[in-house]
Amino acid sequence: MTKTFKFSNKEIVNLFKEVLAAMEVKKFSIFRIRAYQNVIITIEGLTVSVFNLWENNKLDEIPGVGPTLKSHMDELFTTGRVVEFDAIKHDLPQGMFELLGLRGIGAKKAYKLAAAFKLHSREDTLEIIKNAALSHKIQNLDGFGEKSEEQILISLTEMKKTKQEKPRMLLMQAEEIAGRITSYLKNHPEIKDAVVMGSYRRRAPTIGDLDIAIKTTDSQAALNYFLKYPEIEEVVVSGDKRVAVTLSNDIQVDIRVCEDDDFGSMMQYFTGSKNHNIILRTYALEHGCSLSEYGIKKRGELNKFTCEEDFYNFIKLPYIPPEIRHGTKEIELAQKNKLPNLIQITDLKGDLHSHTIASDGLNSFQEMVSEAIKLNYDYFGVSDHAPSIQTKGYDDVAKIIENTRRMIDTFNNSQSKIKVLFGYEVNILADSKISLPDELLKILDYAVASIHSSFNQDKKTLTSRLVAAARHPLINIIGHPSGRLINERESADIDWREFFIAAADNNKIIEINSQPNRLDLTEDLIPDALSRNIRLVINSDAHSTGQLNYIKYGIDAARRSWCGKEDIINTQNFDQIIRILQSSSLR
DNA sequence: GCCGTTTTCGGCCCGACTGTTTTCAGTCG
Repeated sequence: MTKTFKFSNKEIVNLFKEVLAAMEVKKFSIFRIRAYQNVIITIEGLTVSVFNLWENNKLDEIPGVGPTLKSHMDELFTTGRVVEFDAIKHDLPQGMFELLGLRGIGAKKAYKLAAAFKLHSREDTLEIIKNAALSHKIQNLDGFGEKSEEQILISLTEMKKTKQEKPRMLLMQAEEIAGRITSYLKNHPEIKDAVVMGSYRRRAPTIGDLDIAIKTTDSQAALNYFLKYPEIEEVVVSGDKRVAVTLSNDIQVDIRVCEDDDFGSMMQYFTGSKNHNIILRTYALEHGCSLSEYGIKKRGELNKFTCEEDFYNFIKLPYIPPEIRHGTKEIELAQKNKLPNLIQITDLKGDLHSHTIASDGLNSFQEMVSEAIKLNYDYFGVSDHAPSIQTKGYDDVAKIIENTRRMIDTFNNSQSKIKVLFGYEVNILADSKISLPDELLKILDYAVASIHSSFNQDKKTLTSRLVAAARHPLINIIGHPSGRLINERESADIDWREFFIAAADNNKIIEINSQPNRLDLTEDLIPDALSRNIRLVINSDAHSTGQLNYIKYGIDAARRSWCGKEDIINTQNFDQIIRILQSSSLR
C-alpha cells in the first residue's frame, strides 16, 4: 500500500483559497479564478470528505472538478503538495496569506498590506499589522483610510477569539433562535411576513448563520425595527435592502427586505444553495432569462413572482423542494421531470426506536405510548437498552424480559388504538458479540443493534463489528451506524461498502436516527445504501415524550438524500411492517 | 479551469454594501 497524505475538507479549502488569492493578485483569467471559487464553494458545502471520494476514485462526482483540478488533488493526496500551487504562491510576500481570514480583507488588500510592510514570512505578520494599525501607518496606504485601519484592528482582535473554529449550530438550536427573531419581527405592523431561508430552509443538519426574508410595505421601518432587536451585539452591514448583525450568542443574522410581489423571487434567491443558484442562473441564461432576487428578466422585461412555484415554472422547471437544492443534479433531473416524490412526515405510520424509564428514558411506557397515539401512529416500537447480564445476572434479566413481554401482550389485547412492538436496543460489543444471548433475543418482536463503546478501534475491527451485527440471525435493525455526535464525535472509521454489502445480503434494515445531533445513517451515505436495495427506517430514538417529534429531523435528512416514501419501511402499515421485520431475521 | 438538449469552442450568476473615491474597486453572500 502506497503512502497517502490525508487532508480535511477544511484544509483543502484553505489551500485553494490561498492559491485563489495569489491568482487574483497576479490577475489570472477571471474565469480560471471563478473555477477555483466555484470548487471552493462546492467543497465547503460537501458532507462527504474529499479525501474519501478520492480514495474511492469518485472525484469526478464533485461538480466543478475537471481534469486539471483532479490531477492537482491526486498530487496533493499522494505527495502532500501541489508543485504548481507552490509556484503560483512562491514569489508573493507570504504574510498576505495570513491576512486572508480578516473581515473585509480579500486578496488585493492582503497583498497591498504584505507588500507595504515587507511581510516575507508568515510569522509575526499579524503582530506587525496590528502595530502598524496602532501607529496609524495603514490609513495612508493607497486604497486604505481611517475606517479600514480601525476595521483591521477590530478583526485582528476578533480573529484570536474565533480562531478555534466556531461550531455550526444544530438545526434544532437554530429553530429556537430563529423562532424568537421571527416572532419579534412579526409584531411590527408593517411586516407582513418573516421567513427563515438559507440552509435552515434547506433543512441542513447544522446551520452557520440565519438568513431571514421580510415581506414589508415599508423597508426602512422594517429594517430599523430589526436593528432594535435586543439580542443584537454588533451591526456588520446596514443598507437599504440588507442588514447583517451578530447576536450576543455569536450567531450571524442576515436580513433582506422585499415587497409582496417580489417575495417568490426573494425566497428562491435567499434559500440557495449558492451552487444551486449559480447552476439555475446559468441554465436560465441558455433560455434567454436572467434571474435575480427581483425576478426574471426576459427580453429586457422584468417579471415578478409572489411564489416560488411560479418562478421555477416560468423557466420551464417544476418546483424543486429546498431540501434537494444542493447544486448537483437536481436541475438536470427537473428538466427531465424526473425529480423524486420526496417522503413527508405524514407518510410515517410508526416509530421503531424509543426509550422509557425501564432504561434511560424520562417517561413511562404508558406516557410514551399515549404520545405515540396522539401522533396517529398505527404501531410503536418500545426499544429500551437491554438490561445488562453483567450487572443484573442472567436470571434477573430473563425475568425482566418475560415480564415485559407479558405486559406488552396484555396492553395490546386491552386496546385497539395502537400496536406496541417489543424490541430492545442491544449493544454490538467490542468483540463483535451481541450483548443479549439468542434465547432471550427470540422473545422480542425485533432487535436494534448499535455500537455504544470502543469507537477508537481501527477501521477493520469497527467494520467487522457492524458486519457481524448485519449477519446475526436475530438482529433486524442496525442503529445509528456511524456513531457520530455532531460537534462532539466524528463518524467512526468504517468501510461502508463492506458493511452495506453485508446488510444487503442479510436483508437488514438500517436506521436513520433522528436525534438532532446524530442524524445517522448520515445523509451522504443514504443514496449509496438505497442503490444497494437496503431498506431504511426513520426512528426518533426518543428518550422522552417530547422527543418523539424529533422524527421530523430524520425526515429532513431523508428528503435531503432524495428518499421517497417507498424507500422508508415505517411508511408501511402494521401487517407489512411485521412481514418486513420477519424477512430481516430468523426470529 | 469547467462544461455541453444549438456547443468539444466559446461562453462563464447577479446584486448589495463599504470605503475610498469623485465613478468605482473590493469584498461578500
